[in-house]
Amino acid sequence: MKYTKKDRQQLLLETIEKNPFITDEQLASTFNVSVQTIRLDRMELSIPELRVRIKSVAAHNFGEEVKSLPLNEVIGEIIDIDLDKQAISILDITQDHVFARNGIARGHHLFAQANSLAVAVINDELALTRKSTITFVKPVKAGDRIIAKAVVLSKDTEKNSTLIEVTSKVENDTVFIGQFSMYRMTKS
Amino acid sequence: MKYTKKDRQQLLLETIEKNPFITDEQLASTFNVSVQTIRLDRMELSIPELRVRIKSVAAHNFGEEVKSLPLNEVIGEIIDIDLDKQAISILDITQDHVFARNGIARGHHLFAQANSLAVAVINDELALTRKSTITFVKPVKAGDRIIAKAVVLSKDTEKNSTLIEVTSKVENDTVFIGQFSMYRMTKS
DNA sequence: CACCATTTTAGCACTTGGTACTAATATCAG
DNA sequence: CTGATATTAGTACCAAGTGCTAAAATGGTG
Repeated sequence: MKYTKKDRQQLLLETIEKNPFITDEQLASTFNVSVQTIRLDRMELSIPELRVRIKSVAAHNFGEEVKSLPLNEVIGEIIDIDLDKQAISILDITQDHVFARNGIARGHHLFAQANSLAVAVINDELALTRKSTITFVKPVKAGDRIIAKAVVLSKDTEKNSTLIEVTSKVENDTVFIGQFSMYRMTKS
Repeated sequence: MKYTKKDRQQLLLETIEKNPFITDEQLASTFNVSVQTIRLDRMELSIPELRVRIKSVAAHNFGEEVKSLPLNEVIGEIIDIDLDKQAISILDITQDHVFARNGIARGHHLFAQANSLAVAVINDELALTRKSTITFVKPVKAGDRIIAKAVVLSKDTEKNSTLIEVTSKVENDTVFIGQFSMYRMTKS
């Protein structure tokens, strides 16, 4: 039982999205069509070939370097950073982040984004959170895109301490506010 | 001025470590040797070819992405619960929870465990965190087992508000203290 | 210096997972 | 039945290799 061209192409998209490591040959056999058909499909959908796909997956991790911290440890995607001054990150809330019951995001995701950003904005080998006061202003739902902005308020070089305020918004509505007192580890 | 075989191979290791996306041809020209020499070097050092290297970087990347998702459930294992009074949970800290740089657990994992527990202890349809003040008392390392205890301090039925204190310990050392002001969603 | 081992280079056939292109065949709709 | 669309087949070619053989170049030792 073969799919229509449209259905197949839709499935193809999803399949490759789910597993970018699949070859045309494997795709051909799972869809019971010839390799050439798969190639045509990929062209129409402008899906690159296996190696390019793999490379782009690999490059994602390698290409963008945030100086203060390896990217994979940061929750949310940092889109702007001015070390020791301010930083902005984006986190898209999906079904995975919310309570099944009411679709409201669990608090620790907002905290994780804000805390990650507070760590990242500090221009140092490594920073640890010492104290924090946070307020969940408004519930966040699945589908929302949280934009968190961290601002360095003050630095106390004596105490190796830095005060940061993170404000997270969804479409200009403030949903979260957190003050973070960070400890700087100024060693090499 | 050519390097000795040993020096070249050492540099080769570092170069590929730094940039796994480099071809043998490029390597050959940077070290002023033939492509074949590079191949021999790679064999002796058992460094895989470009495509395999890229693929492993990508696979690692892809795996991480999956790994970062299990945040949707309760963080930590609840081992004792007395609804509306107190609850205890355990979280084992692994390499995945810590900063690669110094092996110290990222703060949001401690917060997530405490926050999850605060939500769970409330005997209600669902609870949301409203405000929270937290203190990271002592760094937690990979291999540590965090035992978090949540105690309900007070209930204000008028305001649908509950105050909870969570104390997390590693072998009787307090590592984290958090006060959580929770909002109760009475029936929907 | 000569000799032998190590190191380096060269060349060829073959592999994967493709691209680019041409051409033939199926399938379906009006 | 005729066209258009969709599918399959086949060829030449590419990148970045592996595997293998063989010839040079280099280097240290007696």
